[in-house]
Amino acid sequence: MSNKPVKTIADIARLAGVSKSTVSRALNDSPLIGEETKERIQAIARQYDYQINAPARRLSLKQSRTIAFVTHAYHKEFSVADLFGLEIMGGVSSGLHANGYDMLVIHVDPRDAQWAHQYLDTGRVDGFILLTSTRKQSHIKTLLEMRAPFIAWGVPQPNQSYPSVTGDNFNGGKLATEHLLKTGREKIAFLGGPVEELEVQQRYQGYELALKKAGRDIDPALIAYGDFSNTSGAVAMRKLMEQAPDLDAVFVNSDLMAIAAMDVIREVGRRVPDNIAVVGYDDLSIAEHSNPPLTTIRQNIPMAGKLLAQTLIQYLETGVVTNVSIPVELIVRQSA
Amino acid sequence: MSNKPVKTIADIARLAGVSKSTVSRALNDSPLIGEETKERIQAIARQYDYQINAPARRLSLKQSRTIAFVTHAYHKEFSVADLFGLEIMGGVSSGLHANGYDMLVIHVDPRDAQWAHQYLDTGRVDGFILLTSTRKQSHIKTLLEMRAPFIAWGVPQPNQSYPSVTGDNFNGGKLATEHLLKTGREKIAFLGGPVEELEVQQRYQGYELALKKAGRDIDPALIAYGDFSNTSGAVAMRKLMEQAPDLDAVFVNSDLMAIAAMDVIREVGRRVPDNIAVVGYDDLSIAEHSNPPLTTIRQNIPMAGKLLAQTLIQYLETGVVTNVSIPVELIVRQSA
DNA sequence: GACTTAAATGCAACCGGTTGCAAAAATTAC
DNA sequence: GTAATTTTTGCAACCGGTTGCATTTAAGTC
Repeated sequence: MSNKPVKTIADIARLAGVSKSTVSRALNDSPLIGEETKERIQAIARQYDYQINAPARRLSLKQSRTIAFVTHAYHKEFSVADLFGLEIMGGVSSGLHANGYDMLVIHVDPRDAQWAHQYLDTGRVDGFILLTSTRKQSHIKTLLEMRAPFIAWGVPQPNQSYPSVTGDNFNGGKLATEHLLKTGREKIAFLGGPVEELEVQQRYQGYELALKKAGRDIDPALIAYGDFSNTSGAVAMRKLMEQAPDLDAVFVNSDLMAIAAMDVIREVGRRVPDNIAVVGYDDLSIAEHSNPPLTTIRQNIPMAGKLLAQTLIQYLETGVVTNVSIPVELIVRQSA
Repeated sequence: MSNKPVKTIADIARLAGVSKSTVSRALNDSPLIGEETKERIQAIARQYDYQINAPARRLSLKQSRTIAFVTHAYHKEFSVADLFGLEIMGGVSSGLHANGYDMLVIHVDPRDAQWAHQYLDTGRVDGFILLTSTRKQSHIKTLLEMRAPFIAWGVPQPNQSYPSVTGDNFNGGKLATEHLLKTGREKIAFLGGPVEELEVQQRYQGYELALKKAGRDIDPALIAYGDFSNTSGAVAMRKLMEQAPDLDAVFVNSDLMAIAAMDVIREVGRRVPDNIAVVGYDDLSIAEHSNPPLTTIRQNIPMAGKLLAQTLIQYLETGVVTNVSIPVELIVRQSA
């Protein structure tokens, strides 16, 4: 155990020959303190490598400087279904850290309508970060009603006001489709996430525009939806191949679904990309290790995480609601 | 914002007609309080859904009930190289949560020898969780020296005393090798993690024993080592195939290396599992989506995470050092 | 019933910060 | 040089718990 001579502001106060309050103000850069005194105190703090006591400050300020990263209790553990969440968590964590906030990973039971109170009322967290999930909409509603500060990944509903970060879905859909067109594909299918999600709709619009610009028609038999999970991707892919046996490409709304779709394609004896080209979405770390390595739309996940952190903090500290959209990029590998 | 009538123990004290101290003791189930009073107070707390104020308690107790999950600053973000860490984090998080602890993800700069002080001295965290990493040994040394409470994943050095959780490496090696023998493989290679790691040595011993029991000799040309990362796996696999062109199976010490090895095998025109069977290690979520789906040794990662949490907490609260080993299981898919 | 002992409760200080308000010191005004 | 201001600083209370010690109440002893 180390025994540093100065652990509290009282220690610093003694060394500097001033009062606790002066030290507190000086360290918080209050304008009430004279320049000279302020610098002297800050120098001492630096010299002795003073670290503020977080619980004390939090108790006093009645705020926790902690953000809850919301996950779900019904997935008892993280799994491949949460890979996207897991990867974004890294970015969130470092973004929060850079701003002096802690990240708390909480498991929420969706049947418990009170979950947010528990964390907010006791000052355990200052706000929440919500990711994609089937429960997102209902969570958003709950949080909005109790006026709890939060940020969500994804496109916000037009009539709701809360901060958010999302990829450029329209462009993502356009890029993917254009790539497939450019490589000579004729019957390009769209395998989406949940229809009701705005990001899915926007990706579809990008898909649609690209096709129209190329003078193609939209064929409803080439459209199917899943829920981003790998199993749903397999189901939807089978349906597509039944509806349109001659399809030669598919733009899939998540890497997880895309990988499952490729398995299905292989199962029925067709080959990727020779018979059917596949473009995924997200660029999870597994995308480059899939079989074959997946061509996909990269959402800059680490950056997304950081922006979620920053934007939420900005909201907490200034009340300004911003909706951030981040650019998206086509990564060409071997599946298309 | 909700306005619950009872937010602090003082509120409860008023309602129950007792003092703050009595409430505090009653809620902490202190033997000093009479049964009847205790129950009355606990009932009130339950009724009004009282939630303790974490910062206050932490300040008072001078402990944070927070555990740091150590990651590295030089990987600016999580990436596939951290998949194992990412997956275990889920288990750790829920294990801590179940015991009333928070998980703080911290990014450590390995050049900063003081990193642990910063968190410990200020009471921000009570302990650390260390995973596999090239820096693990040096971190362990540092933490041991400053007598900081921590737990590490992996086999502890025999002369060092600290809590740990690890898979049953010996059995893992044995299981994998026996499976390869049973399926008729003749020249079975061992592609290990870093030689100096005890878990790698134990896996090797399992491999060795299985071969000896089957009356086979150990061929040094069939042994190579990497560092668990995918790139190192590719390098080591190339080396193995040069040293022993006729090998027909390989037991690889991590899924990441195994997947890279399979890529290499394909590159040189051979097939998995027809020409060369591959068994991985860990059973990461990507293992079942690789090409072909990977036969591997499952370390129950979520359970490992939970045990890390529990064992560390036990150590913190009782001082008892336990070294836990968890069972391991062969998952047969298509690569072997 | 008085006296000792054990059990239950309360008082008040403490954890380490922050902050409203008063007091002291430094400036400015006349 | 003194009064009126303005700028700095300090005092003391507060945030919401925990806990050593004193005090009250109940039970046990003779």
